[in-house]
Amino acid sequence: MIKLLLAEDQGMMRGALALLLGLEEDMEVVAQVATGDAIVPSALETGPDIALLDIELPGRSGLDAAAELRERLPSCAVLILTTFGRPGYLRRAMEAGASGFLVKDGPVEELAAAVRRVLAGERVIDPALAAAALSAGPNPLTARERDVLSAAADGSTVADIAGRLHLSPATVRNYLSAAIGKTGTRNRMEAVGAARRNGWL
Amino acid sequence: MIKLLLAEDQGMMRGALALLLGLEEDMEVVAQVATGDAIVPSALETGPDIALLDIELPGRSGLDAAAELRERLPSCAVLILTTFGRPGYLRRAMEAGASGFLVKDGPVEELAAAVRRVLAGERVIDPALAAAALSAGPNPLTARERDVLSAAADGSTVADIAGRLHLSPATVRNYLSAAIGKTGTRNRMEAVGAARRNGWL
DNA sequence: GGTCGGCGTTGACAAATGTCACGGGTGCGC
DNA sequence: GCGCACCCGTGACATTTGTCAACGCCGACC
Repeated sequence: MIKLLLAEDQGMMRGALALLLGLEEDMEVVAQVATGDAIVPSALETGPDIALLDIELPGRSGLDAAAELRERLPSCAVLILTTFGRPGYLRRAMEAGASGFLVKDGPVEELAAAVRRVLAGERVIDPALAAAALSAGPNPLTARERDVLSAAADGSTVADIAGRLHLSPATVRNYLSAAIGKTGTRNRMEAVGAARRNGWL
Repeated sequence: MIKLLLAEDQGMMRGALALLLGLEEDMEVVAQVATGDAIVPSALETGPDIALLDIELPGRSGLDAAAELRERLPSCAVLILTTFGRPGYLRRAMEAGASGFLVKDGPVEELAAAVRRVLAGERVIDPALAAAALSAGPNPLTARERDVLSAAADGSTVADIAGRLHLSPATVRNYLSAAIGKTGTRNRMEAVGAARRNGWL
């Protein structure tokens, strides 16, 4: 019997997937969580064979949780299940030790099949997405540039960001300028968009 | 037998919902579409009793399609099923003649129940959401302000927008300024965010 | 007819943003 | 030790953005 953990914030999606996977004779959903923080504790308690993780979760990124989970419960495989096939997400997922990366497009039947393939030792990745991730190259932004760009993503002004990050306004503008340059965009708004699209956020 | 049409762009979600609803003894999914354009033609062909529509679809908004559907096939009820409970979305859904408005949080069981309640003549709306929609008031933006703000949403500069909309740059800035004022924000980026959150986009 | 709101435009102004060159500090690898 | 990349800051500069006041042109409504 394959024991599954399911992490997904949209209640309807979570419920539907849990029901469908439960219908497979050899599978059993032993835990369902809606937040990123709940993943590791719940996994340690229920000891699943595989964890299906969404990335964009309240509280903590599924990628973060995946890394910690692989470390503290190596017997549990990780299969990322996400809405967006962002190149940077795939890269980070692989670095975190995930065995598979599935996007929520594509038919439901793929899901159970992917679970079985992962537990058979295979790595499950959409080939087109893998190609995109390789061609896009690694994240060009430094840690600080990411911080500043993230802080700017909601429309905050330079002064806001400077205050929030305890930096000088001039420094903030320099980081933003660098981020704009590296993303090949024309202003912070386009830079935020480009960084998001690539999963660099 | 209740005949259902399902419009949802995420393949996995669509498949899962179709399977679950198909398990109900009195329901039958007669059509599944992934784009907004496909809704009306498919409905006219298959003649469903109720259409479950997502809002944010490729090609055409589910709200647009809902309005046309109500007009051309009045026998078909409309139940909006969306990720985001934006006040403006609810308002527009009601104006388009929808009988219900469900968010994708909350348990799957709600869905079949909502379908039955709608067909029994009830209106299905989350009370908290209804209150939010009423307290938020109607969309304060004029048509042109919406155009300009939408065009600015991707990070375009004033000159870009002016070119795309065949307007003078100064005019564009005036509309943006008005939108910023009406949304109570400080710059176009916050204005875009606020407009999105409220479903005014 | 008059009023009002929306549309499109202009011009001028202050403020925010983006760019550049430069400085000093740290830690890392060769 | 030396170079290198990243961190943080400064000052100056051009450009963009946001604001305000004003004008004419509709169409709707009373």
